[in-house]
Amino acid sequence: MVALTLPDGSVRTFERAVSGAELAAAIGPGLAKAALAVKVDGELRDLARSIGRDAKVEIVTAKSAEALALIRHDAAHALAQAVQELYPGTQVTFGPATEDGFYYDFVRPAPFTPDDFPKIEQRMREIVDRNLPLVREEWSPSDAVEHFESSGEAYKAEWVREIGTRGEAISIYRQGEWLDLCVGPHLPATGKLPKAFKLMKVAGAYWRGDAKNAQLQRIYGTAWASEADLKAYLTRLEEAEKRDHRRIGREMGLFHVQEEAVGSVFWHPKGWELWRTLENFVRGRLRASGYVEVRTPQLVDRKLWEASGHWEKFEQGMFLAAPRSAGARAEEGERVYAIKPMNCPCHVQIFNQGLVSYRQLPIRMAEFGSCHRYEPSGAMHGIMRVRAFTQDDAHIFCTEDQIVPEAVAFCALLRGVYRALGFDEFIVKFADRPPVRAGTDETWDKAEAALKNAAKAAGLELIHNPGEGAFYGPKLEFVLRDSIGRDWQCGTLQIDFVMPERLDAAYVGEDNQKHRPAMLHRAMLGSFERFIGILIEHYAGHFPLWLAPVQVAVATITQDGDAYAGEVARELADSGLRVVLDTANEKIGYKVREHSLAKVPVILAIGKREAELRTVSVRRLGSNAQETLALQDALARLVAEAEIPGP
RNA sequence: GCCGACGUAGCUCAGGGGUAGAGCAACUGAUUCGUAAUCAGUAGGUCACAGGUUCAAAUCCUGUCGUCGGCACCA
Repeated sequence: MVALTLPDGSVRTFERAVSGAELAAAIGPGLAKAALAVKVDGELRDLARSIGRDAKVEIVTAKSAEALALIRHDAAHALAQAVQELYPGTQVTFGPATEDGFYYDFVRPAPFTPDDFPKIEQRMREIVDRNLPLVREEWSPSDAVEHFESSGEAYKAEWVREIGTRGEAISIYRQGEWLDLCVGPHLPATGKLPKAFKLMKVAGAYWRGDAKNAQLQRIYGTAWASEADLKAYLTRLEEAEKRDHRRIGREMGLFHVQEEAVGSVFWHPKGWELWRTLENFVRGRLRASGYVEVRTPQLVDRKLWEASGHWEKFEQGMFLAAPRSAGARAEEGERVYAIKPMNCPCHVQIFNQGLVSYRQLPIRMAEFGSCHRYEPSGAMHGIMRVRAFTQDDAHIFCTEDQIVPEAVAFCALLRGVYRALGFDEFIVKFADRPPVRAGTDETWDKAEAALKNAAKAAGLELIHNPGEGAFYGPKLEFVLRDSIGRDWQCGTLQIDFVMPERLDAAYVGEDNQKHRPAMLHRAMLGSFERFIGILIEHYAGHFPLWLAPVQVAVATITQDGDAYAGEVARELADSGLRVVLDTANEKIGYKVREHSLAKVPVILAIGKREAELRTVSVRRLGSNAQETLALQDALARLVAEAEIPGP
């Protein structure tokens, strides 16, 4: 007897083990037809596998949350089969479902191009029409290796060899003539795969994610339960593209980049206005949180980077500089400067001037530090990943006892800053010790424990990010998402016992002995460039009034209003608002459109009536409602709204 | 750095061996208008850069630079 409990609480009993398909059929013919897989005690399984014990079960249909992953995984298999049918000799490797689609990695001497997509998609549809049953088989590792080697699938054979050593049977899924090594689960037949899929792009990808390995050709696709869902997804992508910071940055005249300064940003007046507003906002929060601000050199002798350990690890990523009269040869013993790639060694130099007493700790030393790193060419992306950037960096020098309260305070500060900037949600990752690192295991144990405790005390939910810590210490990574779903690390909190040791930082303790301080590296925005990019996409350029580079446009309706409009603009500007005056010879409709496209939050229209009554007609971005206010009322309201949000 | 695509007017794009194109923007003039495009005219280009093939190259080939999408990297 097998008793199966359904989601509604009802129990079905069977004389013998039944498959998911039989269970669905027993419940009803409609469900039998719609069934895609079955969930047994939370585990997703093929419909054909038998359930031999009492369990909680749930039939998965296209409406289930789990269905999409199944559909996408099946789409990957259909893609692989289609490609192998169309391009004989192509090897298959891996093809998983992803967040909104799937991909499959192939090995083939000739490149795939997007021109191949229609043909491949057509063949995938044919495979769906064939309605091939997906059959799971278990093979011995040796049979599997033999099969893949004889069919020229070197990568699959390598993989089977590796998992074969674990002594498990090899799970093979067969669809018609075609088969693939795969743990499943899968849909019962290719005919269950909705045709709502589309191939999206080709890209290179390294075998097993390692740049030392061969590069494979990856074909990305997206797949959905219905045509409508697919269409909605494609529309979403189009919408996201309109939020792209590169596009909005140009449209709003915020910044540009050009060939002569790859990886650096030319900030235009409006973009720089935004930057300064953001910087002053952060500065205010730092001051309120007991930070001091410093400024350290751009060019620093390589000796300091050797001492800090950065030279050894990041030499290739540093820009060097030497005066032309002395340098260019950079012979042994000559002074070579690195343009600073980070601020921490310099902050330690400030800490090291004079003797620090434990009574002075913690010292929270902040710098809006301009750094340069030679980022790999392929890593560059708009203003989000650049070679010249400015961090809202700070280092907290403290005793070990102060680590947890300082870390907790930082998390609270960061949460407040993010909230004020419109980010109520963010991801926090906990990155622990990397394989190559400085410091003893004991030190790392201590640092990791401290960081975890702090995050816990701050009530943060952590996602484990194993082996991704900095070489000197573990970190918390605060991650924001861009408009097209890419994650960007912005904030960070890192505990470091290594740098103070290497650079010989010390304070005098209560016991009159010298001690090493702990050092917390922390940033909230990360880099201004990246954060402004994220901010632009987050708001799609429609900034709240306090952040907007241009806050108010004063636009005249006819020339009769020019004098008064000038007065209005001057008065607003005198009150600290960022104003443009538009007395151009155009219709008001044209001006409204122009300033709306420029994403100016407030338009004040000035006509004859306003000039006579000393009022303004207020129009907000995103609304076509108008409100007529006395100039002084409007001014007071706007000034209040434009205030930088305090802690 | 690796794989692929792309680079034509300020922007968005067409043209794919035989005189360099459109819309928007810009400029000039007319128009004085009430909340997302007034009308007319004018000007604007070493077709990324460098070589090569050809009677002839924006167009075909090679290289370089850059951008874009991934991968790898990210102190």
